[in-house]
Amino acid sequence: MTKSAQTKERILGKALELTSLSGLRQLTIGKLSAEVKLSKSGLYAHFDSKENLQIQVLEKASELFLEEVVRPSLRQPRGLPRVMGLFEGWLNWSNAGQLPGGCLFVAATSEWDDEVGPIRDAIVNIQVGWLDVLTRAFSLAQSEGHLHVERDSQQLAFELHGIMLSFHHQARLLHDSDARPRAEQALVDLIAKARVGVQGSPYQELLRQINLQEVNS
Amino acid sequence: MTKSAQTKERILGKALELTSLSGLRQLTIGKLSAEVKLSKSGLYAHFDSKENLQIQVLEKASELFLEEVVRPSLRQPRGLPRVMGLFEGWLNWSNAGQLPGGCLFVAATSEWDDEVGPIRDAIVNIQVGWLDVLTRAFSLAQSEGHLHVERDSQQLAFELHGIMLSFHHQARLLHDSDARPRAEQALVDLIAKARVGVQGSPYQELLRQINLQEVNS
DNA sequence: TGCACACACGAACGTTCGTTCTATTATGGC
DNA sequence: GCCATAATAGAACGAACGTTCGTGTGTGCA
Repeated sequence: MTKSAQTKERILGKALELTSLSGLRQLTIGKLSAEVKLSKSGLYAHFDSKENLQIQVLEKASELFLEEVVRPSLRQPRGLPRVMGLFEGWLNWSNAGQLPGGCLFVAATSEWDDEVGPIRDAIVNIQVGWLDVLTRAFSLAQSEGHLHVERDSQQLAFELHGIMLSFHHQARLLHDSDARPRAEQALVDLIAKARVGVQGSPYQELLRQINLQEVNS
Repeated sequence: MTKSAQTKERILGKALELTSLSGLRQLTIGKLSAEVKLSKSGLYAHFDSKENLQIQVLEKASELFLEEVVRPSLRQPRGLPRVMGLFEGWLNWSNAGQLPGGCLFVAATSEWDDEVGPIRDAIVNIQVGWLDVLTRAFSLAQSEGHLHVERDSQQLAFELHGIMLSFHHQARLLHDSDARPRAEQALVDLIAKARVGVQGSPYQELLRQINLQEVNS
């Protein structure tokens, strides 16, 4: 590996750390260069622009995520073991490891959801990919006979993602030590319900059942 | 109402809008003063510091949230109608209304979860209060006989919050038009399961059942 | 030994940030 | 209508931002 690549590696490593703590927008060339003991211009030469640095941070984080969360789950047998491997992997990823400030993508999502441009595009790609991984894992759990085939695997991915986000929220903002058992319980229930066929009534019927008054004035 | 209070009202209104779009940190006195057609120093005099402005933005947003989401739900009968009123109210709050960039608290949470100080404290208070509102609504649904008493209302609040966060994520970042029906379906299932007693196995047993290999290397 | 090239530095640019003054204009109670 | 006071404007500050440029180093190949 060339000297330049080594330095870049060092820079991006520290950049991931800082981004996790303060967000992709607060990642500043001045502070980052001080952390890695380079001059501003010396660091800048590696990236040619701030936006480029931010994109490469996202790419690096994405690689790390694949390595730390997705790849290990593939060592689990298809079906529920793999689903739970992803679950465990994500919880560890977002609350330990190299990211002292929690999952960097969660923060980046709310930071950039109203922007336009390559950074937002990169974030969207990452999140679409992640939801796809979850959806496929659930689909496999169905074809393996672990879950009922009637369930919508995208719906299950939506709900599991919600559990993860709620965990992230309570663990990182509220420092709630119950966050993990709560997430685990939610997953247990999710799997339990996905083992049986769909039997819930549609939303409109529920609304009618409980005779909800009009909310929108 | 004094002139000063009127102006402050106008400023905070626009500040909410900008914060919703770009986050509390990107809210800048220069841009804000230009939007409300005041000089930087003229606007500044109303708040005495940036931090104070940010805190008052949070307070204003909190008032608005109480008025737009919490208070209307209290007009619903206790129990499931109120739970669903909160659900509907939050979805509208985060995806319409005065906040063009979505729920301001969701963004603020990831922005400030690793900070220390009065702003983080304000965000924590708001989120604790919100989870409390959800928990109480579920508790009432239990005492009204709409949900099984054996369920943990905090756990239900945790899961409902996750549904909302997942919705916010998919609607705002991914512009997924399925976000709302997915959230509705998730709520239907949540309520259906909360109508019957606890019967799921604990997490450790599920792990054993599916014979998960060790994930942490 | 010399030469090219990769890599890093330091200084400076123009902006924007939050903040602090002083000065000017508008408002409201008598 | 006067006058104290409230409200806003304008200029300026030091600091930090991203970016550019010219200059030095060091390394490896001829």
